[in-house]
Amino acid sequence: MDSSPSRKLGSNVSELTQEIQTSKRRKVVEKTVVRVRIGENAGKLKNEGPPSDFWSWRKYGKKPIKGSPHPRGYYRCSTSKGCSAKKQVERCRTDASVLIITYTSNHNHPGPDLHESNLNQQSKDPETPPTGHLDLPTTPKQEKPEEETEEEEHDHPIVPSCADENVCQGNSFHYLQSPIRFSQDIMISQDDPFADNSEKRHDTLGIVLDEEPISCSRLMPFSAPKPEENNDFFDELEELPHIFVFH
DNA sequence: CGCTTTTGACCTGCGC
DNA sequence: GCGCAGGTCAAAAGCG
Repeated sequence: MDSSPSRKLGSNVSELTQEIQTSKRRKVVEKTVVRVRIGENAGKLKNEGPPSDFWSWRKYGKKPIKGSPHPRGYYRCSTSKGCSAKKQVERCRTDASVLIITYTSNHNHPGPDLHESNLNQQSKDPETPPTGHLDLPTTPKQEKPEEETEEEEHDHPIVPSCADENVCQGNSFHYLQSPIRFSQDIMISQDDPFADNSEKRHDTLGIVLDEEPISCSRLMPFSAPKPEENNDFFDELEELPHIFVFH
């Protein structure tokens, strides 16, 4: 039920994060890889938070990956019954503080209503930075302590990519897979995180993470469409109401 | 009671 | 064709 790759790659926006990944062991699959740095919390936190996005994910499998000390968790979207959206969560084998979330397939349903939650979040978290507009209300389910201690995401919401938004447009509605709070540790990779040169890549990312407070525009691929800029990102946000159909 | 997580088994794809 | 490894299924157990 996944949409065909060709359908998904219709827009330039997706190029940054949407990748047609030729897996060594699997057919060509489209994946959105997101790296999330969980920093020193890695391996310590037990209740840091849900997987990030506002969708509800249900774990349906776990597998040790050859060459990696950390198992990979398989999640399926439970927000909607027929949703085929999936994601794989694992730790970077070279740096346990980095989570690699790979999104596959797409949500075939609109996202949950964030309106109220957002309002609450904002009122509750005055410290939330301007870019925090996308604060994601974690669903009760997500609030559930994910104490995998090893492979779960912990505290940072993930920003997959607007690539899927395109997909959605290709379908019948708009949505953002995870319009979340932007944390300074979010990274979106367009490359195979497990490429042979993963270490090099990580080094590069590390530089960004360590030396830059990472701005949203930097992290969000969809902030790029228009060179004009800074407002772009917010422009995108302004579209959220349409995407989520606030009541 | 309903939903999620856990975990072993099974299935499938790819490389040799 | 075989073996390996990733991905998925499904039953059991746990939790709110």
